[in-house]
Amino acid sequence: MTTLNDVAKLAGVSTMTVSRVINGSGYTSPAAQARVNQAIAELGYMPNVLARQLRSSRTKTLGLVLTDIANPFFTTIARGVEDAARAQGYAVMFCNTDESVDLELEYVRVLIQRRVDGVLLVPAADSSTSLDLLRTHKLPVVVLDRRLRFGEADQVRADSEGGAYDAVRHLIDLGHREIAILVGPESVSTSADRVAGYRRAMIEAGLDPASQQIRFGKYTEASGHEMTCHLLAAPTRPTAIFAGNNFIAFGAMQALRESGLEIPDDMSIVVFDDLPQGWIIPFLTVIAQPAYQIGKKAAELMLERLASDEPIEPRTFVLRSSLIVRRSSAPPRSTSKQPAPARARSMENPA
Amino acid sequence: MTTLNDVAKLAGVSTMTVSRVINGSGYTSPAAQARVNQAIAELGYMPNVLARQLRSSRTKTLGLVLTDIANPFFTTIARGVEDAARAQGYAVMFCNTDESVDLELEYVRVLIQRRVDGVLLVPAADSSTSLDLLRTHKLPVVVLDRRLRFGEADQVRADSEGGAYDAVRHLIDLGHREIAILVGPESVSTSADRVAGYRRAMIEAGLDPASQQIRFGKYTEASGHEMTCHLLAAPTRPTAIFAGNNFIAFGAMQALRESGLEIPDDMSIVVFDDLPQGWIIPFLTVIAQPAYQIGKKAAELMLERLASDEPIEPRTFVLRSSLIVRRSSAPPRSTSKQPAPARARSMENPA
DNA sequence: AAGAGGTGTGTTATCGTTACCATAGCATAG
DNA sequence: CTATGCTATGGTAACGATAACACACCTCTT
Repeated sequence: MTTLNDVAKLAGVSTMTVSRVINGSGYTSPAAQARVNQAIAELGYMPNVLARQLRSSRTKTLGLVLTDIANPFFTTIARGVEDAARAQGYAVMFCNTDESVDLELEYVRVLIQRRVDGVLLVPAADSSTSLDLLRTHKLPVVVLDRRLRFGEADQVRADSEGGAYDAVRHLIDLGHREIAILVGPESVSTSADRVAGYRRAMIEAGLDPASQQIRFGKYTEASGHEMTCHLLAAPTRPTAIFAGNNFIAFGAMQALRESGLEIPDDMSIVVFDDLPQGWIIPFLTVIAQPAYQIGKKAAELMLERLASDEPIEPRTFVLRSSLIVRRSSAPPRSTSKQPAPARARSMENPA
Repeated sequence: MTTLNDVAKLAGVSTMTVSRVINGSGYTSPAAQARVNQAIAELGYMPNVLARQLRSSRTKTLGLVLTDIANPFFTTIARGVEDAARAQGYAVMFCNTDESVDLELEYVRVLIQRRVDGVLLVPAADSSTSLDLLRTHKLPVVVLDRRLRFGEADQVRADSEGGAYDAVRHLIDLGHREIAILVGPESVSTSADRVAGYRRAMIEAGLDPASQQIRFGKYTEASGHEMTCHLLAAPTRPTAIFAGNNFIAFGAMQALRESGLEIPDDMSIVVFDDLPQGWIIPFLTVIAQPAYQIGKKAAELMLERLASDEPIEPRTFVLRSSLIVRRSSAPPRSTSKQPAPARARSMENPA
């Protein structure tokens, strides 16, 4: 491996001059620059980032800890993060925790040991020891997607409560009265918030609280399948399902198919989370989250904090989600009520 | 930041002893180990990986350069790579080139500068200057998914030619005679190989070479859409389409829908590449590639090479792909021929 | 003419760790 | 009793880069 020193010798200057030419820092004469660049080209020199980082104690690297990298919602977030980071010369290390607190902690350790400049985190659970660890090592943190009980870090997420409200309200407007909600773990803030939005819409519509059907599970297809099977077996079968994320929706759809139920004729479905275009025949009515924007905003907050000399107060951004009405939601089959017009904010691919 | 030295002072030993305790290298007494571990816990010490890597000139990190991280085929490969790497204590840096040769080169530069121990590469084009660069820097390389003109690196890929042959043969057995193939760029080996398999099947069936309909484009939805539109506008419309990857298939399906054509009644579709289960109502007849295995095998070859003292001759592994018959392929509507029984190797979710 | 300030370059001292060599105690072998 | 080898530890010198300081040479001011 050729080093700065090799280049310096060949160019007949000191290593510092070479360093200055490469980094564009300090003064260098055009003559020196020319000779250095010549030598670099000749030797095919590539700087050793490790040494640079060790000396300067800055890695220009961010850690991004996600709970499920197979979920397009999170890959889209990752893209937003990466684009924003790369625009300022930062690299991103991706870590996938599969919703495991232990794995999360392990990855945070790795990130600290690799001396990343900051960590963007989707916490697997609310009471996070990872956050404590990060704090003791004085690493700046931005929390994505999920709410934090104690607001000691920057936070960026979509409006789960409002989005859920819109979704359920849409179903109510279509004439549904028996609406079930299937979400992830109760300990994850998005679940709680989506249930809160559901409750608000149900109560506001004057529906009997006893008609609320709320099920907590996991944000996985298997869990969605299971919860739906339970729903269908229950005495009062709902006419509409609000799925807490896209995987739950897939599981639900699978269960409905197995039971020979048609969407939306026998059961309406609304989903929190959109999918990238084109993956599926546009079919599902969804609450679309600005995933890319969440990632981008989070990275920008972090970079701003890293660039600033003075300490910055923790900030929280809650981005709007939007209802997109497609073909998986319709008035219930056996309703005599006149469905009110849908209060959709946007329409896409109307059937 | 606490350092080895801080730990050493607190434990009352030399830094080397601390280093040895941490790495389990050399001799250390139980007494020393206890005091060192005590001191580490007390200080919350975390090793500086940067310094370690600089000193040992090994990063225990692999670079993985992919052409499209949004494609589940490649994310599955990535999982295989990561699992195999992590099993041996290696980390993975992911890079996404979007099929751009320039981006690929840029990322390879980054990987070299970060001193990764080896690079796993899906080359964006056949004549790859990135490979030259990697070779001059003496970095071991494994090429994934695509064939290399010059065999100077380890290679792991699925059998594109054989898979394509099986796909087309399946269509022919169903009674199709006018079969079109839509693939990616001609310069990418998978395109060429899939066309070769198509040709072999067509010729073997004794079909007029003039009936071959081959279109090169890109491995994207937009390109699949465009190519299909051209197909439909042509004088001799095919009765079946063989899509070179899943994105091309999505574009094709979109185009068919726009033209009011039903699958498989008006047009059969077979696709190279499977999707993760559950994303779509199992519908598409596909050639499933062992994506996870490709990634795993590639990482294992790399790790083996890194662990070995003696040089290893370049090796090539071609993994079998398998036909999975689902509902998107059926006999052509207006054929009078008796369809031969499908030569499917496996059946899944038969309609 | 003397100081001020910009320009260009070099020297030295680290960043935090491990490679390498040295040393010292003690047991066993011959 | 010396030789050999194992155990346990420490000292020193890098790894390849940059920060900080020093210095020399200009060109302007005043």
